[in-house]
Amino acid sequence: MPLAYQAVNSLLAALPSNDYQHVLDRLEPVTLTFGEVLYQFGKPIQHVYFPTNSQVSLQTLTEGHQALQVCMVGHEGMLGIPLALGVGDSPVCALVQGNGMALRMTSANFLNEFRLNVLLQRNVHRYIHELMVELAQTAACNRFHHVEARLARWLLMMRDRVRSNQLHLTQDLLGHMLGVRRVGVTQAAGALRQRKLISYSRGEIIILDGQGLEAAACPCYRINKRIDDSTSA
Amino acid sequence: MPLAYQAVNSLLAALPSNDYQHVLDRLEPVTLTFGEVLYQFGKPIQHVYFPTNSQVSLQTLTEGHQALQVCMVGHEGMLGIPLALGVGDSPVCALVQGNGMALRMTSANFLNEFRLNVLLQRNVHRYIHELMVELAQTAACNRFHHVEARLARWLLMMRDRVRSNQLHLTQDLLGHMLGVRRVGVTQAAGALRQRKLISYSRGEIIILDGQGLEAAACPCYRINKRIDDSTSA
DNA sequence: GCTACTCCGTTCGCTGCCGTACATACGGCG
DNA sequence: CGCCGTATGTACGGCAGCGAACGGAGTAGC
Repeated sequence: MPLAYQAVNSLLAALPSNDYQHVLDRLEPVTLTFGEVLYQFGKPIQHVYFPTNSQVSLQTLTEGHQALQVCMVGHEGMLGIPLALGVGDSPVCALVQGNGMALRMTSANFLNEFRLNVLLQRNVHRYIHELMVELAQTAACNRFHHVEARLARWLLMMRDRVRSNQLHLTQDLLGHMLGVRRVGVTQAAGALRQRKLISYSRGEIIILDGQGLEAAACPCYRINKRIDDSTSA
Repeated sequence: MPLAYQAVNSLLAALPSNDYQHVLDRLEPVTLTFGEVLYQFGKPIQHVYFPTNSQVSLQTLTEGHQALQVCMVGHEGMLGIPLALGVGDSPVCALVQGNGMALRMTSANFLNEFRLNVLLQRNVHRYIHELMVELAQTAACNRFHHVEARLARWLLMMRDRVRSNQLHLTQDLLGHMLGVRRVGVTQAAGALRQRKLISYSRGEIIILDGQGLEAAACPCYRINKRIDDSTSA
């Protein structure tokens, strides 16, 4: 009985079926709603989350500045990586930005499963590696690429995570994600709209032309996507 | 018989003495010289390196731009992290920037040691965690902080890695590290020199006032240092 | 000594983004 | 309907950093 498309997380789905079932028994499905804070900076991690069709962003705090989004987690990953590295507190803030479902497990159960299940270890390690590559890429991206290209990249990443061309995001929120003013987003988004790549109105963004948007995005998008695809294959 | 100060790597030194010796037997001391490339983007990792008083920087490539340094490895860390995560190719370029010694091991030996030695695993995992935090911090730093503060930060980090107030770095090189023009470095460094925090001439930089330089650096420096100190304690 | 080369300093016009402020459109609710 | 809160559009001065070019100063080699 294949699970519904929306209930699949790549890190778990890659497990053989007996392992999968064993892990699933300890998982609890939860609904994540926009604005929910899963982890706070420096606070203990209570649960690990495996998003299925929700999307969660990780943010760093910077003195005297707004928070900045450093990466995005969806069905391809998990939240609670520090646990897998022997650290109990979250170094970042995890904020739900795409409504949807996730599977969660208590930290204690995860540590047990993780210790015993070599395949789970392998998948998580692989994911940690991808995450590091993505962080490095983002660091460079933040340095070099312009707002419009970065915006396009985040929209595409968001689409991949929530598996939908329709996103609900205000420009204000995008500004916080990208670390720019809302006005900057207005201009960049306006340019993308004028090129018929996206349309939007009052917090509902629709990607009209994925191909075109990829062309408008900075190369970071393709690079990361290539890595993700190659490792999940 | 305690090892000389310059021959210590924190990840290894934290091992109990019998483990330490076992690992040391498989390690080979090597001299790293400025400009040496240890890993290339996308190429297999032949050895892991544990710097003792050398300093190596990791760089990402970005299409149409110069390479950007995303982090710095010294005696507090190691090179070859992907191996510990089940990946054989390096996603970044590793470039020696501070002359000094390191201990190295073949990838095969490392994988064996790593599999068997739980304490080594624990140390390396802890280091991976620190690295991720630092990458995230750097991403934000690149977005928000000005050249002068970032320059001060890198100089301090460099000092901590090579354990010396005297660094040999041209402004041109610093420009590549920070992802700015050499001219930008000239101006920032000039400002720091005018405040008697550093002095320099033809590729030799001397930190005159560490305290003052910390004050001039962006808060990222203190944040990362605090994390490093807390985990190595 | 002279030359060649590397490293550093300075200038100029330009642009992308900032900070701020204000104007407009849309939607829900009484 | 009119009101109000939220989302979006536009405008303006200012600045950090860019790209490019050139001048000077220390170092090495012949």
